[in-house]
Amino acid sequence: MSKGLKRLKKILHNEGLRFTSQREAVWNEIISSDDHREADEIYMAIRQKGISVSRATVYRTIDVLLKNNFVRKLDLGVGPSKFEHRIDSHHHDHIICIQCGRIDEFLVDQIEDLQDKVAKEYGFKLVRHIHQLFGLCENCQ
Amino acid sequence: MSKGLKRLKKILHNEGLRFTSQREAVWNEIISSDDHREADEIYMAIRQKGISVSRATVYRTIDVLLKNNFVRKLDLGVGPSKFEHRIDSHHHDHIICIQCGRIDEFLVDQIEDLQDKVAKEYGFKLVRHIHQLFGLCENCQ
DNA sequence: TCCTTATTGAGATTGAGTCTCAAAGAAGTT
DNA sequence: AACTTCTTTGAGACTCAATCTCAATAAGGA
Repeated sequence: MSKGLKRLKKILHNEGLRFTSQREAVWNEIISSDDHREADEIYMAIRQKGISVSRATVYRTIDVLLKNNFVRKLDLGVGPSKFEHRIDSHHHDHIICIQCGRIDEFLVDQIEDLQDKVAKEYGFKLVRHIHQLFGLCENCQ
Repeated sequence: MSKGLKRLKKILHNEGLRFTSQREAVWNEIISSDDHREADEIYMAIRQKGISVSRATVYRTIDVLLKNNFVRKLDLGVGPSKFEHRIDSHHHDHIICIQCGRIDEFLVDQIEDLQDKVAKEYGFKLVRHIHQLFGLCENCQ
């Protein structure tokens, strides 16, 4: 059993939640890819492997993973949300091609610092942020 | 008739679209406030004034205004989208209180520049961006 | 005024996501 | 292992924002 899975199991236990085969399957599916996938793709991939799970359970499990920072939700403003795991990955934001849907990740420390500065200026205690650049990638221009 | 309304009328004409009382009403309602409002609030406000309009027409008119940059859409990832007019307003991004829903506007030229740099680095031709800071405002901390 | 064609409105539809509730099953206890 | 408690699951109903349908209406050019 992987280190991450152990951690998930411990967290579930601490919160009085149960470690089920469905939750394990969703976990396994999500960490198996670095892509940004929608809930339904994850659901289908699990079914494809012959594991029985419902859409509702996939959504519910993703919620648990979200709350515990195992997963990050990407809302692109059109179509269903996408999800990416956060195992061994540092913070980053996204640059998205509006033509082909390609998603790249970027991180600029200077921008992060400036965000903190803005929050401070407005008296906000920052919790999270969304920073998405939309445009045409090289191939689509 | 305001300068903006004249411009709208001209654009409609150029695109073979018609200047209707409903479109005028939606326009008037949207420019009458600097708030960030959802489509249904705009719809209700127009009805309140005794002007007959349907939800579908409000959405459709907002689409026309969006395409012509009279209006900007704010997708906060939860609940319906919000809209703000762009008359006499320069570009800005938003800092949002996750408790009370307060929305402030900010602009940091340096961040804008860094975004352009990121796009260039990834070979993207930038079209638009979303930059939203979520946190707790002074009152809600 | 007439004519062509875009627009409107009421209500149906879509689609992502959530909820319901009876049945199943996890995990602690004896 | 059997029992008990309480969470989880799944199928499908439901929600809600937003879009679509299509017959009736109206804009605006001729």
